[in-house]
Amino acid sequence: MESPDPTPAKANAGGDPAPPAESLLPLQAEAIEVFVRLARLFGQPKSVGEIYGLIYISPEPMPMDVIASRLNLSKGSTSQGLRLLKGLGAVRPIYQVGDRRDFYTAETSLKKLVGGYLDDAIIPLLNQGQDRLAHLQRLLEEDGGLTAEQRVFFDERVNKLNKWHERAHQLFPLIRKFLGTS
Amino acid sequence: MESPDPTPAKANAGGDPAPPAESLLPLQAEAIEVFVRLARLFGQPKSVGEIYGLIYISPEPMPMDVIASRLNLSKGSTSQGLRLLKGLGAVRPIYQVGDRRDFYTAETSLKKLVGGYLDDAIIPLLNQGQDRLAHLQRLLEEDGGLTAEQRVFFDERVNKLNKWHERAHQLFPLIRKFLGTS
DNA sequence: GGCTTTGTTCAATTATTATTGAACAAAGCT
DNA sequence: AGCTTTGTTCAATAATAATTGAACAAAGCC
Repeated sequence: MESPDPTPAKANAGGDPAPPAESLLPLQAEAIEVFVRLARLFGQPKSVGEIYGLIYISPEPMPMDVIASRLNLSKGSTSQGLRLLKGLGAVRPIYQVGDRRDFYTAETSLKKLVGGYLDDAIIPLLNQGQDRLAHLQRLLEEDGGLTAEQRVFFDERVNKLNKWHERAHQLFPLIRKFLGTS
Repeated sequence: MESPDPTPAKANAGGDPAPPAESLLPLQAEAIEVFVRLARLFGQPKSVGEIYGLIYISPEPMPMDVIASRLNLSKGSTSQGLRLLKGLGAVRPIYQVGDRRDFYTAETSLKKLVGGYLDDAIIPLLNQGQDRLAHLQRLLEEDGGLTAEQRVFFDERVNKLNKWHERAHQLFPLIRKFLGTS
């Protein structure tokens, strides 16, 4: 509560264990919260949401060490989080003259964000699913120990699974198209 | 630490710790795998995927105790999993004459499955998000300590968040409509 | 070359989430 | 009524996932 921030000089001289934030506006803290929830919704760790959120709601590009210290994250987490975000295309490294560090800005086009997520996280799962369904089909064809009745039932169910899969495949381009209008 | 299992009685005389299945066909085991993956994709525990998968790929409706023993799940997990699935409308209790237990069948219409998930899991999150965004907006309006430049930036970002939210709201009916054709 | 800054990797630790199992409630049966 | 079957709840435990931090690599600078 007190001791608002003694550091005039450089950083955090005392041994206080959790300097809650270096300098986040309440507005920024709240925005980061929003992204943490979003990250969880998409099955990503909290830290990834925090990192993207901070970059999104910061006027200037930031380097890794600043991100880590603003969010009280370790270098390790921050590095991994940034890698993931770069992979998704959610964050872009920016060259800053006179500074050896990589600075990052947020990609804010919904199309690109969702597109990256679909490409990198969902499509691979779908393809994996396709392989599994093929395997299932093979099992069904090979298994000689089924009664006719059983065979009819399993056939129907496996077929339905294939239909679902196909539907999902059709759905994604549609989502892209819809969000592309953003 | 050992003392594997004193029960000499009937099944499972050796100390093998995981009698893998009571009587699942390989085909069924494989199908259940598929659903476990699906469950994880949708942020649900493995056991939920197993339960739905077993019901989906079983010709006959099953009561809770049979589900638990086929999957080697505890009564507790099975009960909770079934509750969740009932809540989503993914599974339907069926009255079986001469049996006091509730039997369950799988709802296999993609429309209903996804619809239930959207209604019960996603829409509430979206609404929560809406509240948060409103709060964010309020913070932005209240905060007097911002430079004009800062205000412009934050305004733009918060606005964009609102646009995303709106897009999401528009997207869901579209998904429903698309899957409704199943 | 040696020193410093920047960033990555990964085994160990910590936090989070799922599962179990025992206690309990409800309802059928005799 | 008591006894049994069916199902739920929830605190304790186990399993899984995220985070840390220290060791390392790469590259700039002097």
